[in-house]
Amino acid sequence: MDEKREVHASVKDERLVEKRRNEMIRGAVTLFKQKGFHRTTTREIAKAAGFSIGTLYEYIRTKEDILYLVCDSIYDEVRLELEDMDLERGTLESLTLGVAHYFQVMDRMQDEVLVMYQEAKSLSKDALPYVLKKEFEMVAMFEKLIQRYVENREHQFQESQIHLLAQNIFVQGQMWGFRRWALQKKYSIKEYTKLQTELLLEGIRGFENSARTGGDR
Amino acid sequence: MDEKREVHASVKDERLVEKRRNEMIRGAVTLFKQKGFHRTTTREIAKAAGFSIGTLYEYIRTKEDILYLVCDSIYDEVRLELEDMDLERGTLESLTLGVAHYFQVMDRMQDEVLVMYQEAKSLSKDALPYVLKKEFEMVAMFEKLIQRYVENREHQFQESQIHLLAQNIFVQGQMWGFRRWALQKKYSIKEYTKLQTELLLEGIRGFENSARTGGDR
Amino acid sequence: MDEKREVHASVKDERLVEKRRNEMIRGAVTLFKQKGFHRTTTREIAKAAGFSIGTLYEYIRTKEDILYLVCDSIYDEVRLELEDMDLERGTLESLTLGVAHYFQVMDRMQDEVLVMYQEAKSLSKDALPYVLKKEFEMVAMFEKLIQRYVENREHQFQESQIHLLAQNIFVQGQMWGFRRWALQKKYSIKEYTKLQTELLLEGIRGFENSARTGGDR
Amino acid sequence: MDEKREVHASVKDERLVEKRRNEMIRGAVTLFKQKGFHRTTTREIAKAAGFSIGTLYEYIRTKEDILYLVCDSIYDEVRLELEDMDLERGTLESLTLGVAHYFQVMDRMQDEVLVMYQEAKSLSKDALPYVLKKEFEMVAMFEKLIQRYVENREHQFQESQIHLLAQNIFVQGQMWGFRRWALQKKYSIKEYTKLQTELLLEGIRGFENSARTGGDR
DNA sequence: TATGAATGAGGTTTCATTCAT
DNA sequence: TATGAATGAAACCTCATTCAT
Repeated sequence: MDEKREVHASVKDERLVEKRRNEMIRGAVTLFKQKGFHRTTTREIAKAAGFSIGTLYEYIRTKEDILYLVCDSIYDEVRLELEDMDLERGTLESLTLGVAHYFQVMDRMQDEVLVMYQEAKSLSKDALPYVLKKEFEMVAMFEKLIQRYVENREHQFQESQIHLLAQNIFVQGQMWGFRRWALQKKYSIKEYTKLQTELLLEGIRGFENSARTGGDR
Repeated sequence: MDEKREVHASVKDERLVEKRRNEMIRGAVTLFKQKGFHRTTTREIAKAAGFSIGTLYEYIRTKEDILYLVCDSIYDEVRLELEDMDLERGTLESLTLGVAHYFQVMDRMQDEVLVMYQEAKSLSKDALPYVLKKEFEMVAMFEKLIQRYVENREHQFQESQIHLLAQNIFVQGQMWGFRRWALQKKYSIKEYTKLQTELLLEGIRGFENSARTGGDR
Repeated sequence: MDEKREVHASVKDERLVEKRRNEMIRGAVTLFKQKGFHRTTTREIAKAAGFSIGTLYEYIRTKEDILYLVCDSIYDEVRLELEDMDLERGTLESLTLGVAHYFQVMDRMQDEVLVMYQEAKSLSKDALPYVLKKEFEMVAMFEKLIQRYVENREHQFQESQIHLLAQNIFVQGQMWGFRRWALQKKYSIKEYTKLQTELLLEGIRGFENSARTGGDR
Repeated sequence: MDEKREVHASVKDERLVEKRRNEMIRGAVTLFKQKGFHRTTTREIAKAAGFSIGTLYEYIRTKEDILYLVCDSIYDEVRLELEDMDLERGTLESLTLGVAHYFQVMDRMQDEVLVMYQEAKSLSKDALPYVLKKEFEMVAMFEKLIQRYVENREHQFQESQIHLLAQNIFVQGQMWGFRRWALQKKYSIKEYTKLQTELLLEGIRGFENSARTGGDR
């Protein structure tokens, strides 16, 4: 479930690799937030991580590896946070709680998400799929959440409908971060969550009706 | 309505400045699409524009100026396209047509929008507001579109509700481009438009109801 | 007759390219003589050539290009020197003069030849053939010199015999430079030339005899 | 007869030093053959030798030490091979056998010889004399071989003549390796040996005659 | 106004060597 | 004695910008 792209390290001690990479990622994220990937130098990353440039390169092969590690770790963290989301029950409560929880995580990690959003395109053709896969899996969680809810209400949606609702939730979570200048002046995260949730539920209700009445109006 | 940030040019002939800058922008957009802002060199831009590096610098002061010009011109183009949107009538038709038209433009200009999306953060603190202002104005168009529609139906929404609906429309248009790998496999632009419009209308209906019943359910 | 491997230059003015490259080569040869190719930095070369590192890279693409240009120019210089060698007459005099002249050039250019000798292996697989070709052509000159001489004496050598004699001459010229520590203590270039020429002529005589008597003794 | 330059080792056990250094040399030669001294890293050498970089540096002080050890060991091996050459008898047979044997060794060890040839100049001023001395001693063997042969034939050569013949033999042996691309396409080692031997004998005969007739012709 | 050669700061990466364990 | 993680000087090369023509 968690296939990673191999990033070569010269150092053999796996535990150490993990530790150093975490230091590296923490430093890199801070810098990427401030200046973006391209304007951040490897030397700065090494310094922020607390070791020398030589040491940095014992744990990665290229600067782009760092970007990959950063993106990967951000997704891992988000996923870890969402791990206890209740995908099965399918109640209204589990749906709204799931969305609220996701939005909260997006609020807390908005800097990280922003980084990923803007820099992911700098990933090599090689690394991109691994990151996209994680996105895909997260969207799939929302699909399931919706699917169960709808089933519980004894409805049947087309896959394309569920998929779109899930995509919308996913992007609306990220929006909160990457359009903060527009949204966070007007709403608290709570308000934002409430409104978007309302819209989501209306959307579902609408799809239910259009299914019953047999389509277009 | 169309305040521009001054970009210094050594050349005095305004007509010429305009012409050269357009050549520049066209070349730059092509390159930015392929390789992003940072991986594109000024020399490449000059070449793509059809003049020498020296000439390029007669019309701008820094590389970042080019990015600003590009972003600015993309927004101008989008705005120009949406100019004849009917914001006043407030019918269901004018609403759905407006959204559909916007989505179509986003479909046609998805590369440009993607560029802007990913590179705007490289704009200087100085230039950013000018670009954000244009975004803001576009969102305002959708707000008006919705506002009129709702008024026509003799409803009264809170500003925060309208604002959110407008933001959603705006982002859903961009999504089509920046999440193309996820969306364009599953939907045609027509299907996508139809589904999102359905959700939008359900959302509006929902807000109407909650206004009438006086709030939370 | 003088196919060159293209070395890319950003600068377009061919005359300038030629001029700057010559400055570059002169500087590089001096440095390579002292410290070898690998221990010489591109910055040192730029400095020795009298321009900045940036300018250096306007005229080449990689450090290895410099090595190629150096090797190529050394061979060109040697060849230019040997241009008026009389390959046709086939007299004893033209043979001995030819060899003597070659040895003299090798004496004068011993540093350059030494450089080429020791560094040529650092040329890329790509560039090597171009350099070897020039060597090959020089050996061919000696083959012709010998061939004509032998013909004049109404003899017929096997190609393998002529080839070996030519290779020996060629290497003995280079030896004078790359084994200087052993040879130049004991001989002046004149003595060295005289002795090697004597051996060459004896060798030819010997091959003539073995041809007449029909081979092995 | 076999003075070595001290190469410092931290490890005291002489037997171990010898063993480790041999492993090191074997690994290094393989690598130097492929990529040359400068392009081979100390880490690669350590790995090829079967121990860690830390251990490597217990047995040498600098990378250049390895080059010295390699050169030294190659010469030792050549010398060992030539040990049973019959320098005393002075017959035609012992002369031709001696040369043939040397050429055979050069054929077998051509890679090693090539390495030495191209990298020896990277030895420090400090180490070079030790290596040159060994070369010198080998040339001296050929001098003796020729000297005895000439004496047997009741001739008296000048030292400069003998020295040159010996240098020629020595270099012609190495040529076989370092000009392999030119020679090994045309000759087998047997043919090459036969031809060069013929030339050598003619040279000797020529010197005998010129001695008898008293000089230049 | 147009050109393009020149500049050099600064980027990423390598690798010989050290030293604590 | 053996290990291998850590170091940082220094290598190669790029590219935004300038300026003489």
